[in-house]
Amino acid sequence: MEINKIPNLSVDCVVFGYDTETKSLNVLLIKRYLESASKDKVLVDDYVLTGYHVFENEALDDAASRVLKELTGLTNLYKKQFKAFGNPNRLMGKKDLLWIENEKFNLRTITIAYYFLLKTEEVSLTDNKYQAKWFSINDLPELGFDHQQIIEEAYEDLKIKCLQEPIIFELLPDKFTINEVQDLYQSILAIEIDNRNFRRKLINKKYIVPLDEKQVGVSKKPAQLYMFSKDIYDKMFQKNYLINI
Amino acid sequence: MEINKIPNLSVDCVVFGYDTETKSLNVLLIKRYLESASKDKVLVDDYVLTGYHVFENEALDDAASRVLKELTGLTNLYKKQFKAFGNPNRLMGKKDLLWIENEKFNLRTITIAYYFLLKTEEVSLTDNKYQAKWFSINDLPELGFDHQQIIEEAYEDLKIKCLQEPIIFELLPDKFTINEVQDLYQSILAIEIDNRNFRRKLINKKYIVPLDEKQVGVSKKPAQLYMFSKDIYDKMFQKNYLINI
DNA sequence: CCAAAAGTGTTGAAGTTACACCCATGC
DNA sequence: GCATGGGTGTAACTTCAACACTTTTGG
Repeated sequence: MEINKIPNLSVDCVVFGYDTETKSLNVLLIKRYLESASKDKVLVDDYVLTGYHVFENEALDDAASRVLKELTGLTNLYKKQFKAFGNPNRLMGKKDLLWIENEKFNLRTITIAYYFLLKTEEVSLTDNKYQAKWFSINDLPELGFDHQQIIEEAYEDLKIKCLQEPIIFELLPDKFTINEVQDLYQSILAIEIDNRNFRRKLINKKYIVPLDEKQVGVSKKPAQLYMFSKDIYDKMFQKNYLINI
Repeated sequence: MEINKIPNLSVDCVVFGYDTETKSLNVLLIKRYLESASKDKVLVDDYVLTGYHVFENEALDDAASRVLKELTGLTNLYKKQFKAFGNPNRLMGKKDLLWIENEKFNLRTITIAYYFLLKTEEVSLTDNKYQAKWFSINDLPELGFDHQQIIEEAYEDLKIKCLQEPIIFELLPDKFTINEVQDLYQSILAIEIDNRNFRRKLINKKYIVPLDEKQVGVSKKPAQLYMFSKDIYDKMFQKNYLINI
């Protein structure tokens, strides 16, 4: 790997993780902490997205994947480059300036923002060297740089995208129940969905395949498990040109 | 205006223009021409997107708007930042290298790509200092750098977007006929649409406002003119959460 | 047997697709 | 008066939205 980083170019990763148990759509953030030289004052103590500079000989997508692997150990996740952020004042908050002085990077840095989709429980955070932590999308902590805005725009993109492409299954375990899919849609979109209509709609899709399996270890009636078949989806997919303005 | 350009960061603009007369969706390109020092050989002779480096103290959106104004004189057009292109080898074609040697810019340049929507006839190209020219999206010339790919991705984004947001009207004159809208959709999407169904659908939208005016100067039956009311659209707009996977 | 979540059907409204002919105008 | 493009109606079908109760299971 190339060791020269491009001083004014970074990637930032909005990592969305869904927790099927708590029905919470989460974002993975890392701690930004800085004490004064004399160690008697906390100068910076907040959270930021995981991100890093792009290397001289590295593609943007590869930089994002590298950063994510570094934080979580995971590869081959759903990833989308959704926007570049590069306004001249995006790193100009008071704490940001203190931080940058310490870290020595370019005040005019452009970041290419990605979001990733995974299941919260896929990531082990014990002894994570970045003090990474999950936060509900509805209850984010104080965020450094322009990362609040980046998260908001990622979330907007996710909301639109999950209505049109089957990316929802990236956030669910391989085997899931219909009600889990419904809960997830409700978490992402912050809406209520009629269970009967939703169930019928999903079960009628040929790429939602019922398994010969039911939930185990639940204390009530165990639900039917299903899987998503990308093969079938791809095979039967055809663009629809419904003009919906 | 700040005069220091960021050497490794540019914006590129895919300018889509629709020509109502010829029913052609066009892209505006500028000439890239370079002779050998002895002027006896043409080293580079192709087309590229309009673009330029971002200045040190300039927002990305502003850079795109500046570049577009410089080329066309126009401001306040529909503009969308749709993707960043930054692969290490995106400027590494033979002709690209010759060109860059001459122009002296960074071999590893990241570009933030935008597309703009306007009417072809809004732009006057006489004596254009960049030798700008319109090309049909279906008949593009040889393109420098990775601009073929950038145009393709812009076009894909436009296809999706025009089904969901009323951006189609950015490509049409203020007063248009229903059939002009249909022709435009057909040009963009490369599909056939049933005229009766399309007409009914559009006329039923409250924000498609019939005017007390008909076409003039046509040699056959003049058609009813309509306008798009963004005010009404915004007022009645409400997100629909139709899950369409 | 009881608490909890899973699972089930019908109806009216709205939207989509398919399809062929007459009309108004300028020349 | 005729060539050209503008404009119109209906029926079958599909999809969507609204709505409440029964079933199954583990404990």
